[in-house]
Amino acid sequence: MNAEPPKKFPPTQAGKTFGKRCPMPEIAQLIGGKWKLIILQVLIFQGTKRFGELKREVEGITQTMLTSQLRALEKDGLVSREIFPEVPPRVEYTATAKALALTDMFHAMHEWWVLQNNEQAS
Amino acid sequence: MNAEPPKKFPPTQAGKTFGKRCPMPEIAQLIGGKWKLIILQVLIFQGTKRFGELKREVEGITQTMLTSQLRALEKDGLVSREIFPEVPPRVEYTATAKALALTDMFHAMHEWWVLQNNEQAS
DNA sequence: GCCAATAGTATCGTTTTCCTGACTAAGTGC
DNA sequence: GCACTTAGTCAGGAAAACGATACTATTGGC
Repeated sequence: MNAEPPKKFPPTQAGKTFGKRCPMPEIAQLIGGKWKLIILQVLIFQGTKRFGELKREVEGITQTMLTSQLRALEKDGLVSREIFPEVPPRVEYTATAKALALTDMFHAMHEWWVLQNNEQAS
Repeated sequence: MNAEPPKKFPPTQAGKTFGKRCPMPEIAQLIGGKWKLIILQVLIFQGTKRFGELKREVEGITQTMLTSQLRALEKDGLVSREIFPEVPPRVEYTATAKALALTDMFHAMHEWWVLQNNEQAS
């Protein structure tokens, strides 16, 4: 039903902006996996959060996972971590400028998703 | 060194376009993993390809993987598959409209990548 | 009859990712 | 001294993703 007519189109058209291609494997290292995009989405669109808030926000994630993903994101410069030496401890996570620069990509993804799930809006 | 000053910013600013959030897990099902984005990139920006061409284009992928990823993409309506009953066999793969709608997302990703790897380009 | 070419499939093993549950530190209130 | 809080860590196992190798079908050419 939704099968496209497989019309061949010439390979011109958009090959230039992309040169060959940007290295997907490396991008996947940064933002791939089951949790990273979700965590980033929360931090980018909702602002700074502390560990426990994030855990509640990203539903289904375990402590272990949240910690490890946050450590990876921090190492890659996508989130920053601030420790407040209080008791009980408080640690806040914030999206860095590098992560905020992903905003456009998130919007593009979102638009795509919306478009595909509303198909035919004439 | 490249740690951002962890300035907190208010949670306003962008929460509206996104309502709560678009379901990342489902998006990840469609385009996640090691190969799908690479395959889509080739088909979207270079046009229709046959199996063997694709295998040469996506370097490092095995037959088995390419087949399984293409099957998954086809099932999700992102590529269409056309079989030519010749010998030796010929099968062509084309990005569907649904996949072509991802073009903006690819561009956003690419821009992000370029920006982060050229940091400071004044 | 045998080889070559393309687009697969089948089977198994490895590697990576993810989850579970138990444990820790440090101060506060009782 | 005991429980309670938060933000972790650690060990172990299960599950999913990925990879290597061998095999199939078809037919044209030698």
